Amino acid sequence: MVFCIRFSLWQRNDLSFVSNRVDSADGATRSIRKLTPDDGQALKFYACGPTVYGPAHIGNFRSFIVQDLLVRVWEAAGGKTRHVRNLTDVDDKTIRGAREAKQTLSDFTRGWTDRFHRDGEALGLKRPEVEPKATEFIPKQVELVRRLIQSGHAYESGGSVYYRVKSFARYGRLSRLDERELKEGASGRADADEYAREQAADFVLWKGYKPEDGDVFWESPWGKGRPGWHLECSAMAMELLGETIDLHGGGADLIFPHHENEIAQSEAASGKAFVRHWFHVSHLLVEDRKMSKSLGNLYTLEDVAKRGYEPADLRLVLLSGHYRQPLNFSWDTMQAARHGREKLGRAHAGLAETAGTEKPGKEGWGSFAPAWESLRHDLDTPKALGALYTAVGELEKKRRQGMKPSEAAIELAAMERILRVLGVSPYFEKEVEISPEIRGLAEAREAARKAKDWKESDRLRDELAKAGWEVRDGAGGWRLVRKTGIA
RNA sequence: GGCGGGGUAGCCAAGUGGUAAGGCACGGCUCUGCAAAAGCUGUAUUCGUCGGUUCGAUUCCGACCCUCGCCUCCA
Repeated sequence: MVFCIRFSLWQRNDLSFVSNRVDSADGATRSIRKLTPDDGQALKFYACGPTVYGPAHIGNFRSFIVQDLLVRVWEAAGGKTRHVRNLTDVDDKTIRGAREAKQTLSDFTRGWTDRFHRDGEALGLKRPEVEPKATEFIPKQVELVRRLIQSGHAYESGGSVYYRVKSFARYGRLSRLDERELKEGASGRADADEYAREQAADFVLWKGYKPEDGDVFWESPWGKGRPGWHLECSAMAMELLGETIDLHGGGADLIFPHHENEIAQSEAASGKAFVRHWFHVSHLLVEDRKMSKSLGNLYTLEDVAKRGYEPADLRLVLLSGHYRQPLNFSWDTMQAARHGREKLGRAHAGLAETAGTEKPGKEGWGSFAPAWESLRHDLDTPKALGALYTAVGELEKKRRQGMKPSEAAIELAAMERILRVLGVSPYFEKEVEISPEIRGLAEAREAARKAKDWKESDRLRDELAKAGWEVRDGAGGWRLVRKTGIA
């Protein structure tokens, strides 16, 4: 097993002139490669989904949004997709969470699954074709373990079954860790299980039952127990997509051990290459740190709403950096995203006005072609967003100087098309309910203005500002806009 | 310690061997009772540091500094 060390940097292949080509970085070969479906039909894409034991945080959503973008770009390029994203609904955290909530495991995970779906929908995540749950594929997982034992890649010990890392020569290739380092890494975290392992690097495929598991267990040839974390993805991916899948993705922290272990399990069982193309999304940082509960910098969609932002603002922020690069989140960048969306909304409205009833002749990218080109080359969202704003600015200028309705119609359709691929909606003002008190203040201010009592008018505006509302006077009278950024 | 990312204006973030996209924020002007919105406009002699190659480097090479992540909980 020789891994070519010379790939110290990502290699860029030549851009194809085929208009529907989509390129993406491959984590295994560290190169930008054309994305292809092996069977020439649909792209078989397996993504590691959430563990449903609590609300997903904005970092989790970065991964899912980038996965969603990949699907959208692929499909906009004319491709078809078989997108599978699992739900991990049994593991230490879900079992503990259910016990603490005094709920059954399935009730507990169903609640968090619903929440994940609601949040995902708010963020514009398209639902994958299949969302398999680990608990629905227990027999397939048991079967996979049995095959691995038969072929000598796994062994039973003390009611659990472990993967014999030594038996798989390619182990560590994806994450570029060699066996010696793995042993050292394991040394600090001795678990009772570890005494049952032949080698510290071996990982558990099937966990023997422990009293704290309560009523969470399944019968198996090795007694009561439950599957290990890595097993579900191998079993479900191979069952639903076949033994070799085109694309497999997830957060960068899954490279080791999760994806490494998936490869070992799957390839040892099937004898075939498990994944043709790896796709890893770098982490979202908050205040330059990885998010964690202990640092108090872990945000959910609920926190975003509390500050007066919309999920779409977050989506734009999460797309503002390249997916292979760490992205630093801050509320300032959320504000920038909101303003960006307002600008897009105004540009959209302007084009719609100029276009009138005119319809575009045929589908095209118009001025947004550079943005599209950036997207299909390894999902270069920062470049694409730059191109998007540039195009919007130029079109606004052109429109003021006189643009034909037919041209506006074409550009409007193109703009909607690129926004659809990004999954980013412009910000449009909408009617919201306001309390009678607030309305009273606004009306009193208007009365003061009419009477040219500027002092009183300004005082009322300050009062409204304190309550979180911004007054904007326009030709048609006053409007109130919810202020953002308030915790 | 091993492996892998980063260091570009106040913030976010592109980019190229030939002289720094875009967004936010900020300043000026127009407009406005004042604001907001909109328009016009200004804002990095400089791309972590030090060397080297070159007519020319932020972009290539070398060394160094700082920082983040992974090394069996983790998107």
